[in-house]
Amino acid sequence: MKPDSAALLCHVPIATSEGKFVASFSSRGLCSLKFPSRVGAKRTLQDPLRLPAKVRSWQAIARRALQRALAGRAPGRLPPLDLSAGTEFQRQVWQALRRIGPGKTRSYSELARAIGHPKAVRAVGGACGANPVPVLVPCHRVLATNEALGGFSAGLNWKRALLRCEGIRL
DNA sequence: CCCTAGCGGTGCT
DNA sequence: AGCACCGCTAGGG
Repeated sequence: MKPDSAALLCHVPIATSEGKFVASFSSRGLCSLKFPSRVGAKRTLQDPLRLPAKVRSWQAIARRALQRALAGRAPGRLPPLDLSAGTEFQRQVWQALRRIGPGKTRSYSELARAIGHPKAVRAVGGACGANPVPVLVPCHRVLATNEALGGFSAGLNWKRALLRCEGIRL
């Protein structure tokens, strides 16, 4: 069963060495993280002082976690994640993703087996692609069985970069 | 190498 | 209900 959705609070920028990510928060926590968009240039003009205190705190935690993750280290403490927008199956996959440590990888089929749907291999790929919080929920650590890169919704360049900064070579 | 069939979840109509 | 996608895979030229 899918929990009912929580109200969206706001979108806030998160500055990193790789550019400005955009985090979205619901009343329950971080519900989406977007990679820097070149064409975006879009103004997230949000007066930080008008953000709910809770969100400011989550933003700060998320920023530290993201910076560490992008440096190839363990992210440390995370803000609460609101993954309630996903289906039951997707949430199982995302949960399994979180158990892959930095510098480690799994194949789509290993993940499928891990969640008890051994044949739902392509569907696992679909769920990875639907991951609303990339990097912190490390969908980039999933590769094809033949050690091929597989896909990445934000572009394979990002996937390569993320793996590389964790010391994974291909 | 390339091709193909089979696979299961999701989102459209 | 049907159908067409897919971040896939194993098996066979």
